[in-house]
Amino acid sequence: MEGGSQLGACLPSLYALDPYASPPLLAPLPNQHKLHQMPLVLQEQPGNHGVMFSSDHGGGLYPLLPGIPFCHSAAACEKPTGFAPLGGTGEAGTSAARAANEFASTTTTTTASCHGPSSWWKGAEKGKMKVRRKMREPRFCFQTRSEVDVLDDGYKWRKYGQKVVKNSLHPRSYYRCTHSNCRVKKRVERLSEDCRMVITTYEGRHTHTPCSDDDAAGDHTGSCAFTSF
DNA sequence: CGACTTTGACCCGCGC
DNA sequence: GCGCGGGTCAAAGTCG
Repeated sequence: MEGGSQLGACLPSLYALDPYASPPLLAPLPNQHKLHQMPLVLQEQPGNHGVMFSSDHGGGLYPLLPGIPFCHSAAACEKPTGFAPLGGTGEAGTSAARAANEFASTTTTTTASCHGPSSWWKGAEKGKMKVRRKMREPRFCFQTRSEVDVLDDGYKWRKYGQKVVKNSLHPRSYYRCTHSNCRVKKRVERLSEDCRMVITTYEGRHTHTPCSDDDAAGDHTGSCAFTSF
């Protein structure tokens, strides 16, 4: 079990780290509704906090907020380098980008298809696997330079699969939130070009707060500092 | 002993 | 229609 143990060490206390809280923080995004049509590129911003997103099509630059990165102090996380709502097409040339592209291909059809807390994949009959595949949760990916594969986002994750992906030197790991009734998944892979770069992709929305993870039966009203936005 | 990880197999979507 | 590749399942193994 890798997640959830270093919360205090890694996270600034003032920021909610629910990755799904992040897209609004990228505002203003004048072309956000068109992100799925625009190739996004990551740009290092010397003196700034790592990375901004930009579009090849004049969509402007979208700075990452300093608080969003997972780790500020832990040596394991040197620098957060990217964030992408997966409606974009991802950076070019990497397996992660391909993954992002792939996600983007489904995201536009799925954000409106969020289902309730009832199981959408496990309860599906075999013959309805198409439904299972089509109905995607909203997804976002983070690109982080980190020594560790699994960034501590305050949630508790259980690994349920690992897969060697084509054109990538590193296997992709699949995690599911261990919280009951929470169907959030994430996948983690390293860039083959730079093994220090970790791409973390979240799928779905947490039905609980990070700190309530230890108290799964507790209330979900967000009584601690890590409330989701 | 329960929770978690590992790993091979299976299924589906998609490109050719 | 076929094959490839990604995503998930589930049994077995590991760990605390």
